[in-house]
Amino acid sequence: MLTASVFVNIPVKSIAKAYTYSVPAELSFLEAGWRVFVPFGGRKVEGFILAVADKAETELAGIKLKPIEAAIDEECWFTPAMIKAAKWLADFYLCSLAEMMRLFMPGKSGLKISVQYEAVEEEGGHILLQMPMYRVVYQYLADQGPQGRNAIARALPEVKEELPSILEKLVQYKVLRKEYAAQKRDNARYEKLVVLTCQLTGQIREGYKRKKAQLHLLELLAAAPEQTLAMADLKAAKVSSATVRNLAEAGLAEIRQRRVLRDSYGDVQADRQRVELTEEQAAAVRAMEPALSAHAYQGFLLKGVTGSGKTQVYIEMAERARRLGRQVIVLVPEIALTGQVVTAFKAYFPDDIVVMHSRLSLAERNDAILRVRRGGAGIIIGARSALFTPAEDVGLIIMDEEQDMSYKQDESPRYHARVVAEELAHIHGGLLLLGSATPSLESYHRARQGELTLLTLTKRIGNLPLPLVKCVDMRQELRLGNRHIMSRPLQQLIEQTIAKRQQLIIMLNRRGFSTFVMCRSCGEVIKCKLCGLPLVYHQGVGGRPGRLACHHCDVTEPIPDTCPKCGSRYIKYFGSGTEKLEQELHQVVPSARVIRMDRDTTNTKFAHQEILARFRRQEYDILLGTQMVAKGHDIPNVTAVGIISADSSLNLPDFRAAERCFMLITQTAGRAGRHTEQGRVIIQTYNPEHYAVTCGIVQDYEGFYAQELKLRQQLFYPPYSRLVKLLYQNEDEQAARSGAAQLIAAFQQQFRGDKRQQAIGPSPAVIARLRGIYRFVVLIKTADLPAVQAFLRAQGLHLRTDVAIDIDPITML
DNA sequence: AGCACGCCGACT
DNA sequence: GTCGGCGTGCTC
Repeated sequence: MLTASVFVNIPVKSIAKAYTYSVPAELSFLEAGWRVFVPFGGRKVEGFILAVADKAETELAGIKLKPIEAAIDEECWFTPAMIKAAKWLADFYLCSLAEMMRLFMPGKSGLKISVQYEAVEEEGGHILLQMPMYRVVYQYLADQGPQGRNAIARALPEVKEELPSILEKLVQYKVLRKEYAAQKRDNARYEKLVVLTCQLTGQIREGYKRKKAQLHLLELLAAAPEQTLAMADLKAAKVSSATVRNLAEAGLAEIRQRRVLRDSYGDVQADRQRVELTEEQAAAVRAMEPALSAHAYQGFLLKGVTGSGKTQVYIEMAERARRLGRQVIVLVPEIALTGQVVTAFKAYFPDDIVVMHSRLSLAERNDAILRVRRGGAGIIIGARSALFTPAEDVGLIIMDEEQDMSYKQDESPRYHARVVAEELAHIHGGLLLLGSATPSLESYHRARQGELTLLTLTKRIGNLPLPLVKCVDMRQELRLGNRHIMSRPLQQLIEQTIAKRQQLIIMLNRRGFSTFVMCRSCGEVIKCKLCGLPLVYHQGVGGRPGRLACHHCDVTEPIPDTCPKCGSRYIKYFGSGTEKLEQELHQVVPSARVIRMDRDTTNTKFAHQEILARFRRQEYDILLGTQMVAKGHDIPNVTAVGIISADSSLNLPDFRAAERCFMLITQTAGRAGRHTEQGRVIIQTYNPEHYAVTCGIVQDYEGFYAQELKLRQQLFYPPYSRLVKLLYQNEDEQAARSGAAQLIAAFQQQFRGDKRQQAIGPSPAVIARLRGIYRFVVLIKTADLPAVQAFLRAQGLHLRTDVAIDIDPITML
């Protein structure tokens, strides 16, 4: 008797365990990794087989085993590597295995399960059916066969209102049966093919002498590769479908269907230019090569200044991995940047690329997966979700811009792509290559500790000069009477650049805007008197004025009219976004043609590319936008860059504030003048003397790193600790707060006196109340993450629905 | 998450 | 007396 251990695909913590089912004889081919359809608590759901065993018993602890209903796919879905990775990750992130496993599927579920109602024949005379409404429904189902509720409602509008209760009652009295129907959600596309099924002999030709059209078709087919032509091509060749049908009926040809795999980025074309590697690039490749063929994990950090040719190193390594027959995953931080990388790779691997990201339709994703499975493509390029493509043997995982915060998923399961990539590389015995001009402090620290092998590219290709970066003190600007968002030097730079018919990028860091209150005269940010963290602006409700709140101490105070430090009246909470800036640009430089790129203007799949393409074609002078304008792309005619408020992130209550600010400045500055002329960059700031700004301006990573690291060590932040954020949610404010407080007490009990195990809080979350639910945060800092994970599991926190666990959170509150 | 089972108020 | 409200608990 075969039994299977099955995890049901329901993302609920309380049923996050394996259930045992019996495997019926006709499904004896099932093994670990198959997706199946199983009965579960009175309904039918999707499940994943984790293991199959041959056991004597048909019951388990007195429960009679239910049989697996059916297999969902024609083949096993999860590879052993995928299951292994999902298990490890579920363990690490304290989430359910099903939650992790569904990341490895194109949709959240492989099935669409719908309920249908079926008439039970022998109950046709039931007493309930004497009522007309009941009889009508029963009769309809008896005539039409099983139907869904919506279909019934559409066909019988007269019973619409009562339908739910009618159906329920009829089911209760067993006059109707509930049927769970499962539709596959693969949206496969097929093309029709015509295949010649005989040898075209002279005898046949003779027989078709009088049927000119069919003979013509026969000749075409005989000449075609594999004697096969697509129906669509025949239509173009003016062969009518009647001709094809006649030939098929005569038995000489056959019409077949073949699944078509859509290639969403198939149209991207690129020219290959053989590039001679620089000595540094070649050295990096040489250092990595042995690990690739050794089939053993090794991690590398490639630190290369902007323009030093990291991409070429990626391509060289990918080529080597492919030559060994191993697959490659290339990760970019945002979907918008896939296009850029795809173009670069297409030049070398025109037909070997598949693009994977969450903006693809379900059908496109299915096709992409199938191309990888069938060996049609070996290089997977995409954002985070590309990691979960079912690949047999991943030899190389490249993570470009590894410091980028968008590699962290901010909804459950809250994984970081770097952690997933590293684990996958371990499982496959592959190579992990993290690339960045400005590595995250965590990765750089690990490299210095020897956990990752550090490779550096210090020279820019063609010895291009770094852009000329100038810093504008906005406090000074105000003193000179300029109350615009844009400083005078920036206005000048815009005018000069446009006059030269060159282009600019202007970046506005919206993050942090409108949340803190600052004096525009002296740069003072209003801070909490108790803990010194910036106070956060909260909008007034119902006509009451807004207030400032500290999220650590839970105190609020009114917004002052004047600056507590210098008494200036120019105190302001920042409310300006890209739209407002766009208006101001129109006033200041009326002739400039401005295009905006931010979350609002880039909703569709190709919106980014479209905007960038139009900007590249010089239909606009200025590209104005948020963070995303700072990333990746390389537009020749851009010679100047302006950063409106480079340091607004410095004022966020977040230990990564300085790191964010530094990365932003170096990245954005890197967009200017990558070709002929030296680029010019203007950075507007209220903190010109902050080390994140001073180091950013001269692109001094080492200097920044040293100072920031010192601070992190003092305050016991990553990379010296790891963080775990617990979010307690409850309708009752006291319950939420005391739940969090209890955990802290238990934590302190457990790790009594250990300075390297700290639990801070409870403090109200950034969104302290969401839809009537109060939210409190506990922040754990630990030098021993496994111990904390074990503690949380022992506390049963991973099973609680009112607590969200975030390992390595990106924000603290 | 759903869905059954179960225990109390409004109506035929 | 039944219908049906949604609180509690389980799902191989």
